Amino acid sequence: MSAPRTARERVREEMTAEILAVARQHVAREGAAALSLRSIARDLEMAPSALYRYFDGRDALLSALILAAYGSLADEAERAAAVVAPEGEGDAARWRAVPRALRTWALAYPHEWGLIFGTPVPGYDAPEETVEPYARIVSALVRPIIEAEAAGRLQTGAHEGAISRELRDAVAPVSDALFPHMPAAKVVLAIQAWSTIVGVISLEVFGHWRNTILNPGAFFEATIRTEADSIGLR
Amino acid sequence: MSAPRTARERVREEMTAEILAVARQHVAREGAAALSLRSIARDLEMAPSALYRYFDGRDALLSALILAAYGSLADEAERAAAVVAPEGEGDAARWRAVPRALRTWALAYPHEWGLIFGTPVPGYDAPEETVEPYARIVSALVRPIIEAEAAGRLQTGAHEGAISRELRDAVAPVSDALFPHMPAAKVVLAIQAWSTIVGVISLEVFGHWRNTILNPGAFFEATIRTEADSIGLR
DNA sequence: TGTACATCAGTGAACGCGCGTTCACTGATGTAC
DNA sequence: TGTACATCAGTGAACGCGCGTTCACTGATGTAC
Repeated sequence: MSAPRTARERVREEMTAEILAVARQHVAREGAAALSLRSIARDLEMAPSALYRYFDGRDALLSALILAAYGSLADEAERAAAVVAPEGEGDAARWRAVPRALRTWALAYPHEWGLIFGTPVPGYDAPEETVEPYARIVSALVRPIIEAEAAGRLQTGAHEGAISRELRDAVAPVSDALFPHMPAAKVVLAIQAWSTIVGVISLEVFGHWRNTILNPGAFFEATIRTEADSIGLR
Repeated sequence: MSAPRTARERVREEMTAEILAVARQHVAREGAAALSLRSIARDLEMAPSALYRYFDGRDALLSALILAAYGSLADEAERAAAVVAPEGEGDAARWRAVPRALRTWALAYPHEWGLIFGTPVPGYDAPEETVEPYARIVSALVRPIIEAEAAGRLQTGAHEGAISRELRDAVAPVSDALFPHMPAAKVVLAIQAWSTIVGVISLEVFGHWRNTILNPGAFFEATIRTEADSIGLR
């Protein structure tokens, strides 16, 4: 929080950032599984053992990397959600800025996207601290919906009839944490939209659109339009 | 195709299958990145070099594994699509059997799901032969839609107005290969449904529903109902 | 049916490699008085 | 301001490890005549 006092502390912060930056490049080039302390040390022209002054070992570095990815994506999502809507822009248009930011980030940092939404690294549990940034991402996506609802501008969709008690219970944690006072049917639709967004981006980033969708950007735009519509944003 | 003639050939086939089975277990236990010829050989109580009689090396084995995963999932999807609808069952109910089969398979073989839809193994290109099983999967999902359309039972949804030329072009390969004679708007909806299904399953399989969705099965059922509806299946 | 030769599965030793981590050390930076 | 000591970044050698792959070999199975 406060500015670092001594020169030593300042250098330490810079060094830590530099190590993370190099590690990030390595993940981007060869994937998380190939992340190696020795190769990072080589890039930094220092002894491998020196890295232990900054991280407890390989796993700790990987944790820091995953956390940084979550944080970076969350920042991006919040930035997109915080943009003030220009005069006359609808709720839907405002909302779409958030998934669009997620996709842009994913294309810029595909391997980091993989760290978050891809195959979990085996034998390695995501640190508990990912909960907070993950919540920030989802919150950013949800904020425009809540604001539209609060202003009474959220439409009721066609398929939003009764919802089974089972389904209501299934999504209860989301209702409680993010959508108090929102009908359960809306919550379900929002989670479905979230799934669609993650699905579309992952399919694109992980290479499944090859020879299938010639213009992923256009398809993505159409998809988030559909989703905004089904949620009831105008 | 034809039965193996000599004892040698018979044994070779059994041995190949056994190696693949063990390799599959290892992927399931430790992930694809940790796949090691030596550890497989250890499990089979044979020399590591003996594996070279069956596979050209580690990469070839991994390719075979990925291919097998694709094939297994495609078989499952086709089986679900081929089930004859009971008297009076609607198109939607028939269609839902396919995504349900995909999810069941994914939960049974989470690491294989990861091989197909997770982070691509770095520095390794998926073999060209995955195109065929991938097409089989998508075809299975599409067949009920086409049949409903051919029978004139496919509804026209609310949001299916004009579609931009750009979007039509973007999905042209899918239209041509899978959906001749189908309006482009439907094709877009079908690909969106596909994205949603992959997204929901991946989020569940990769552990993102933890503390979020308490009953993933119920949520999945609701999701594929919504999707069937938006495509226009009844 | 019997023999000579070819094919092929599997062995076991060896190679060179890069890895994570430990450890005793040096020398520079920071702190207390 | 100056000195004695503590803290800490970084070094370099060493450890033990498991890995993919090669290679010359043995012995069993299959084939041609």
